[in-house]
Parts: sequence; structure tokens; C-alpha cells
Amino acid sequence: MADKKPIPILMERLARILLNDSHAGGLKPTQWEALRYLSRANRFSRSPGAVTAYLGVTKGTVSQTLSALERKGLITKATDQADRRGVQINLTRQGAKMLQHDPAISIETATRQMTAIDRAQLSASLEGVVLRLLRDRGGRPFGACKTCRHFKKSAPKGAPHFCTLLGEPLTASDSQAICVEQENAA
Amino acid sequence: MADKKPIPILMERLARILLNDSHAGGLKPTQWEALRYLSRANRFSRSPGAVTAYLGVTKGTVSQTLSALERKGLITKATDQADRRGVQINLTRQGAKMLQHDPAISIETATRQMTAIDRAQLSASLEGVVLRLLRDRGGRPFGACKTCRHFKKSAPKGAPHFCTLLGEPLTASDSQAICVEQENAA
DNA sequence: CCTATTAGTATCGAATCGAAACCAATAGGA
DNA sequence: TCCTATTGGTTTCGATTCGATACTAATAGG
Repeated sequence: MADKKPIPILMERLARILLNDSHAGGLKPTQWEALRYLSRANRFSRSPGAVTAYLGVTKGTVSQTLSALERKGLITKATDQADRRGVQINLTRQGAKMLQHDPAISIETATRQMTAIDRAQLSASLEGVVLRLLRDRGGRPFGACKTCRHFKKSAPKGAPHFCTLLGEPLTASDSQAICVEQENAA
Repeated sequence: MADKKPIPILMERLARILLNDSHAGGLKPTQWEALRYLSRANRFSRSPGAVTAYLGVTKGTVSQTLSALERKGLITKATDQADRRGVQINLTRQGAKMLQHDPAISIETATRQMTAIDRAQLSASLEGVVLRLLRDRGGRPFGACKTCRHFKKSAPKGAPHFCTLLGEPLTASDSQAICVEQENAA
């Protein structure tokens, strides 16, 4: 039997494969990451600042990356009417379509071979490591809105849910999506 | 209980954390990766070509990266006497010392919290995914020399081991290290 | 109002990357 | 022995990424 391989080395090789793959498909690695994030973020989280927090890079880099995505017609930018310093980002139809050619899909394919048990175990282990690393770095978890301690489930069935932090109603899709502000419910 | 998070997304976030961390400590991400590889490779595998195969980037990028490491005094380059096209790379004392400040050590730290069972499981799952991805891409596994089908264990105790592919004797440290040519024994 | 803070943008220089051109040593015939 | 093909590396190019820093504009808080 082969020796147990060190986890850090396996993770580094995985990261490298992911990085190399991400040069394909007409976008650059960071552009793919930003586009992917924007497709999964709720409306409070589709801003340059949120992308910055998610990626953990500087504002300048994000600003350039988003400009590139806008130039390619994959996203639109509009000044936030509530706070006119802010910028609201939305995916265009082309942007959504582009994600179907996301080179990172191969990771998904590679894990589909595992048993459901193994996948669940792997997901849990990775999540533990990621959350620990994020915590050490003061980063946000970016969990699903509906798992947040500020999430108030709609009382009358059919009514919108509610965010007690932002004081805003939440559509069904907002509450499924990930959020900058998310903090795990106690 | 929180939902099971998608494995690809967790892996991408991990890769991003790793990439961001790797800008610290005086080297750049690719420089760290190359240096790390060179510290773990046996003498047949410390060449620009092997680094190219390991990282999966182009020759040009590797050439530049190695020049930078040489300029910083972390490695030495010498033309291979057997095949004078080739270049033999070795870590300097400074290079070895530099690795003690490898920012990727935090990954190691983060996994130390897990139980030994979970770590073994995680290592096995990751290895499966990495090997599958590498195979799809025509990449080499870079396993330990002694696990290779060309590895011939020393018959008289104390004598050197032997590589039947390259026709060369192997020191103990050579056979522990990783090798470009490694192919898993049947 | 006046200052501090916050959200983004713009600019700079170094590193990274793929692509392509290039060079020198080796290999493999004819 | 030549002659060509291949192989191992380097060089150069242009786009992207990135941290750092300086900057602009809108909001917030006395």
C-alpha cells in the first residue's frame, strides 16, 4: 500500500491544477472566480466590496477584474441608489451562459466518482479546514443567507423572509444565495 | 445543521486562500511552489523540465521563476555533465532555510486539529481526486521513488538501491524523494 | 458645516502566464 | 560522416494579476 500523502501537498497540487485550468475558456483565473461568486451572491452581496472580501485581494485588483468582466459584457454595473458611493453588479444573460463553460466543472466531475458517504465526509473536512483558515485571517464565511442569525423566516406563509441586520425583505432566491453579512446562527 | 457545502466551491476557496497567503514571506506563489518541489525531488528530478511537468505551466514561466530563485541565492544551476543540454538544480543552504518560513505551513496547522482517522480519510479522498485530475490531463503523479515500478530494492543489505529505468544507483534519500519518472508499481 | 470614514477608481511596478521564436546539444538515420 | 528531427532551456512579447499608494466622491457624525 502506498504511504499516506501529506494533506498540504495534495491541496497545493489541487490548487495548482485549478489555477492552470482557469486560464482556459476566454477568462482569467480571477475573472472566473469573480463571475462564479457573483452568480451565487444575493443582491446585498453583488458589489465590488463584497467581491473584495470574498476573494481576499485588494480593492484595486477587484476593480480591474470587474472592469474586464463589464468590458466583455458579462456583468453590468450601476450606482446603488440607496448609497450612491456603492455599485450594484448584475450578471448579464451572457455572463450566466459563460458559466456553463467554467473550466472548474472538471472538479465536480472528478468527485462524482466517489460514494455519497465519502463525498459528505470530504465536504465536512474541507469545510472545517476552510472555516478555520478564514477565521484565522479574519475573513467572512459567506454562508447561505438563510443560515444566518439575522435571517427571520416569513411568519405568514407566502410572505417574504426578512433580514434583521439590513432591515430588508428577502426573496426566496436571496435567502438561498450567499451573503457577505452572513454569520452562522448560534 | 448547516447544509453540505459543494466540494468544488470549498476547494476553490481553499485554493484562493493558499494563493493569497503565498504572496508573503518574500517570494511569489509560483516561486514558493518551485522551491517546495525542489526540496522534495530526487536528483533526477531537479531540472527545469521536471519542474515544468510538476507545475503544469510552460517552460518559459519555469525558466523565469528559476532565474528569480537563483538571483535570490536560494538555488544553484549547473549544466548536467551527462547531457549538456540539461540543467541540474540544487537548493542552497539559504533555500532550505527559506522553506522554514513557507506561508503554506498554516495549512498543515489547520489540519492538525482533525482526528488521525479524519486526516487519513481526507488524504485518501484528496489523493483520489488529484490522481484522477492528473490522469485526465496527462500529468505525472510524482510519487516517491521507492514506490515506482522501476525501483529495485538493494539485494545485499547496505548496498544502494537501483533504478532500472535510468540504470543508476539510488541513495536512501533519492529513493525517499519524489521523482518525475515515478510510475506506481503494478 | 467640517472632519472622518467608506466605496470605488486610477496608477505603478513586479510577477505570472501562454505563445512563439530561438539556440544548442543529442539522437537517429541515410 | 552528414543531415535532419527532437529535446532541454532561454528569451521576448503582451495581457493579467497583484499589493501598495494616492486619489475622488458620497456619507456619517459631531
